[in-house]
This record gives sequence, structure tokens and C-alpha cells, in this order.
Amino acid sequence: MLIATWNVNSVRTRLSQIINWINHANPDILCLQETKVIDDDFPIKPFEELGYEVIVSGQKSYNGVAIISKFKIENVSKGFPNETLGFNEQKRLISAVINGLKIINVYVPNGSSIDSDKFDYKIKWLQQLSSLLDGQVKGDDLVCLLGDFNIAPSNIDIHAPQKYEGGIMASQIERESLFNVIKGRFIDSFRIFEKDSGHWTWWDYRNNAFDLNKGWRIDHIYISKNLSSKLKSCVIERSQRENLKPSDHAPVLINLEIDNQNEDYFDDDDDFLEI
DNA sequence: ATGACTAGGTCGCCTAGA
Repeated sequence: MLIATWNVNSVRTRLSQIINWINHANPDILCLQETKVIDDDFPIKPFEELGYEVIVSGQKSYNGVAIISKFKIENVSKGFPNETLGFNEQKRLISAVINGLKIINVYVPNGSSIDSDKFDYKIKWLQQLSSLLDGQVKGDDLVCLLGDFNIAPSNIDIHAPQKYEGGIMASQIERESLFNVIKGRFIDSFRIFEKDSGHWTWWDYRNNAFDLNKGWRIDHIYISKNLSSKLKSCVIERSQRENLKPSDHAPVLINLEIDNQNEDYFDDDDDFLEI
């Protein structure tokens, strides 16, 4: 099963690029962030015509997340469970169960700068996410937590770590907050296959950053530890950043060797007959 | 670097992104 995440920076502006990439990469599940559109205006039809189901949680101008799936989407949840804490006005979280796998698609706040109110919001948002996982994810659950985290987990995830040390997306408090979300429950899919620096998922639109390959790795696909033996690959689809009028982020894609539940049942029958 | 790009909203500048 191919699972992808992509901050598209407006689903309507990027629609043809997204459709082209789906036709090229053929993901089973595609999680989008920064859709920048209210639910009624989300272009669902082009995805349905390709055989996908779509769930969305969006707002005007900013934020917005969506899950696009070839398989049946169940147990849909939008935002955090406690509506009274004020973390659901910005549409940054959508989750569902697909083929028995819990998919949690996040668009973590950027935080602006570390001395801003937005930074406080980012840290508190991550605490909410950690609490959500504490409350809802049990030891044997199969979980994929993916999206735009707006945090480089370590210095090797930044093209010039010394320049950005302690700053937004690189600060210790953000990394600790992310660690507290992950804390032994998940593995970073990309780092299973690539230990070196020089691999980015985001390049600033400014200063010719992509041509100079001055990027950051801030989009991540975390899988629960019980899925580690199923993980076959994790790649950054860097070529999408070369598109005309691209998103500033590239998609990230994993291959998890788990099948449609119905197919599993057939496989089990075959095994039984052979015995 | 009070900078640079890009998108969306209300409209010729603002917020926001990261």
C-alpha cells in the first residue's frame, strides 16, 4: 500500500499537478495539507473520477487538510476531541481508519518566530496532538501519522543548520515537542532508509532556494513500531518541486506491505487449503 | 535584511506561510 503526504499550498491552484502526480505515482492514500479552501469548494470530483474517496476539513484562505483514498474510509474524525480548548478553529487535523490502518493527517502550525504568540500556539498544538495519541492510540493499533510538521527533527534535516540554529522549525523546544508526540511509539520512515543529510521536502520560494538546493526536511511519515517490518521504502518526490508554479513542498511517499483486508481473508483461505 | 516569492481575500495591499 502506497501512502503519501503533500503540502500542496492550495489544492485548487495545484489541482492539475496533483492529478498528474497521482497518475504517475498511483498512491493508495494521499494526505494533503494547506488546501486553502472551504469544504463546499474542494474539487472532489477529479479525484472521484480516478476512483478515490475524499474527506476534507478546510477553511477559507488558510490551512485545510484532506485524505484521498482508493479504499473505504471509516471512522472519520476532524480536529481534536475537546472542542472547547480552541484548537479546532484552524483546520489542521483529520484522521480516519483505512484498511484497518489509522491515518492521522496533520498540518502542524508554522509558528512564525520563536518569540511570537504563534509559536506558543504551535507548542500547545503539539501538546494537544500528544494527548490525542496518549488517549486514542493503543499498543497494538496500526497507525500512520503523517503530514507537514514544520519541524526539522535534527540538524541533518537542514541545509545550513548553523545558520538556523535555535530558530523557527529548528529550536530545541519544537524538537522536544515533536519527540513527545513520537516518544517511542513511532519510527520516522525516511530515516530507516537514509541516514545522511541533503534530503529535503521543502524549499523556500525566495532566493532561488530550490535551484541552490537549500531546503529543509519538515514533512514526515511516522509509522507505529508494529508496522516497521512492513515498511519497504520511503522516498521524497523531489521532481514535483520542478513543476511550473509548484508547491514549495514535495510529496513524501512510503510503501507499506499491507493489503486490502478483504484480500487478506482470501490469502488466509489459500494458506488454509494448502495446509 | 523593514528584503526576497507565492496564494488568497479584498481588491492594489494585506496576512500568512516557513
